[in-house]
This record gives sequence, structure tokens and C-alpha cells, in this order.
Amino acid sequence: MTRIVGEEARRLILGPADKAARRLIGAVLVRVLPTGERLSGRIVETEAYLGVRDRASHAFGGRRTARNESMYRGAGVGYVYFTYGMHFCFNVVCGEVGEPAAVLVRAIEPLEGIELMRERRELGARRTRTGGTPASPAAEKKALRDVELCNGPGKLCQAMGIDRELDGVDVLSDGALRLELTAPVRRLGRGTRIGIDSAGAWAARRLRWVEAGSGFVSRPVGKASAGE
DNA sequence: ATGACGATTTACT
DNA sequence: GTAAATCGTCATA
Repeated sequence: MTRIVGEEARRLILGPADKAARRLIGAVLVRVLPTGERLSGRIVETEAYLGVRDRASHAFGGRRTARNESMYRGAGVGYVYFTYGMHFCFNVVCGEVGEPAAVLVRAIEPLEGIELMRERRELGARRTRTGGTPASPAAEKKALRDVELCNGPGKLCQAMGIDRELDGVDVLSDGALRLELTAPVRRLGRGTRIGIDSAGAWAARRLRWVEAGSGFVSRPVGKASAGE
């Protein structure tokens, strides 16, 4: 399948975050490790963070700090932040320079490097549970299925090795983290964003997008479960 | 300097 | 369903 990269891709994602969030479904995210090994996956779930008026956005009200500086650097920049004391989340910035709009990548369908992803996820999970001490027999038996490797914003960062060092990189250049667009995905589902309950009326906006029918999303849309 | 909290994940009842 | 883990960031003082 034809991959759209570089400046052509930048033009396609530049604009309102809701539009960019839809366009990014189906795009391929590629991580090139320092060893040269490749990890990649198709984006199957995104959320739009519209800009300074969006109460759920880190840039709400024009807030601009060291943490969210990348959001202001223009379309194609990656915004990686650390949260809950243990997880990273990855966004693709889609606004003009100075306008902090971005798309949170919430889930990908693993394509390349699946066994490396599994190692990272299982090691990480063990470390979280035991604080670095030897794992219990039960923990050692823990085996993650493919569908559990990247079905959440923190999980995919752990699997792909995305951390603070990749904050601010241009994902439309040939670097350690690359974005390759494909033809638009037709079958989309939408729902409300997850984990933003304190955002008032903005929490009700349906700014979350998934590839319809994908089994690799963090949670299905369209049901009355928490977060919908 | 301090305290509250988070665009999450996991385990447990 | 609920709670714990775990710490950088930010607003307040």
C-alpha cells in the first residue's frame, strides 16, 4: 500500500484536530530502535484535543509550560508526556505553529517487531508489579496476547519504546519515530474521550475515533460503558 | 516549599 | 465494580 510521508503527510494532518484524528486512523507508526530494529503498527484509535478552548487539553486557556511546549511547535511534531508517575502518552501535533492542537494516539495494531513489543510489555508489567525485585512465579507465567500489546496510550508507548526523549521530534522526518499515512480508512466509529471526566461539557464531545470493528482498540465505542 | 492531581494500567473484591 | 502504584507538573503560598 502506498505510504504518504514527509511534507505531503504534513499538509494532510495540518488543520482541526478532529479532522486530523480521523485522518490518522490507519496510518502506520514506525519506531526505529537504536539497534536498527523496527517496530510498527497501524493506528486504530485516536482522540482529538482541539486547542486552547478545549477544557480537556493540556493547552486549555493557552497554558504553555515546559511540559506541553511541543504542542505549540506545529503539525508533525510528536508530543510525548509522562503521567500517573509511570506512563508515557504520544500525540501527533496538528496545528499551525503557535496553535496547540494535537491528536492522542490511543491504540495501534502491531505489525512489525511483535516479539520485541511483547518483551518490553512483559518486562515493564513485571517491574510495575514488583518494584524491580524478582518476579513471583505467577508473574513469570504472565504472557501477553498480541491484542494486549498496544491497546492503550500507555501500553503502546511501553511496547514501542516511546519516552521523553522522543518529545518534540518531527515524526514526518526519517528519525527514530516516523508516521506514514495511508489511504483514508472508510469505516470509522466514534465516541467520547476517555479519562477526562473533569472536563465538564467537553467530556461529552465525541472526539474519539476508532477503526470500526478493530479488535485492537483500548475499548469499544458506542456502548454505555464508562467513558462513553 | 508544598500539596493535589493526572489524556493510565493493573490487580483484586 | 474499586483501589493501588508512583512521580513529574503545576498552582498556590
